Amino acid sequence: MRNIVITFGIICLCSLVLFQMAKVAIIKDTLPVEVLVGVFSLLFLVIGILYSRRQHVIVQHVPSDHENTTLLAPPSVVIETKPADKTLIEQMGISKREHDVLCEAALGLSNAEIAQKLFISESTVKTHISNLLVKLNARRRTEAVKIAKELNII
Amino acid sequence: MRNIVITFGIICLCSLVLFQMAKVAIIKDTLPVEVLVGVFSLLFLVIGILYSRRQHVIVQHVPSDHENTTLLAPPSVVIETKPADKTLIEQMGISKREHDVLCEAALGLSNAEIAQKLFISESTVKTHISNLLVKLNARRRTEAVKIAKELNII
DNA sequence: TTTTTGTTCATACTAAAGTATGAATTTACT
DNA sequence: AGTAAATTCATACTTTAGTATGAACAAAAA
Repeated sequence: MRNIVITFGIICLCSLVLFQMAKVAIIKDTLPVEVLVGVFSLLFLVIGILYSRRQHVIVQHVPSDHENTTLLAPPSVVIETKPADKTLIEQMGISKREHDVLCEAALGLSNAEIAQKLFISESTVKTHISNLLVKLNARRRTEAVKIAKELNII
Repeated sequence: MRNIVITFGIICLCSLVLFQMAKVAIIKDTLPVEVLVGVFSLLFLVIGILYSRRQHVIVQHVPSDHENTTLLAPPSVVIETKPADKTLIEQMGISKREHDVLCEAALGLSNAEIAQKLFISESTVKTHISNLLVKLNARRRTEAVKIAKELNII
């Protein structure tokens, strides 16, 4: 929670600085208002996306009712949830994040690619994979994927 | 993919309208530039968060797209997709031995294990795998297996 | 007969994958 | 407030995987 406050504080500070710089530019008539607004809109769009991705884990735990309220999110897509055997996943002691990594690995992605996609470091992916191999009693990711598909958990 | 485009289109449209409204307000000196930028920044911050949230939902569910349909339509679907498409294998330029290696790799075996099983050296297995990656347009054996299964050649 | 193709193998290399360990932070739960 | 589980990350290390290259050999095709 503190981190979020700190992050926002930094963002606000940076924005203020940028804003003052931009204002000077406007006075000099070298920068139209449209460009200024556009730049800031884009900036905050990116900030919003990045921020949301961090919060992603929390969002995930909230069921379908939350997703329906999101902007332009068609309910039909959301309703089609994973058919994976969640009971079995729990029994195997596979955590949510590990399962995420497993799904991506099943798509044939490398650790680096999975890391980029899930916004975590490659070493974290390695940790997850390593744990998955133990839990699925596999020795390679290919075997892990095969077993996971046989168990219908992906 | 269409949804994303549509969403962005709508967002851009709304932004344009809002922007024109805001511009009028500026001319009338009823709205300072600071407020304008602030409003837009906030607006896009929210848009970014919502957009990102929705993206995650979609991304999360896409991987299990195939299993989705196979589950809803009982096991019979899975059973009938057994025989490998030999015509396609030929078309892809995949030789018999390469196919053998591919099948073993799909079982999650290592190169050394495949070599032992097929009574060839590990370097031969590597050669076959390397050729397979080119022919299947894959970058890893995991991806090769995934593609091969999608093409129904294993 | 020459050429092509498939199969085999080796060597040397680079790039990933996976292991082991320790640690900071978060989240959920008591 | 404290604790256990989960998530994240790093570093150092070992093991596989994959690439590039060259080559030998047999069988089919030209």
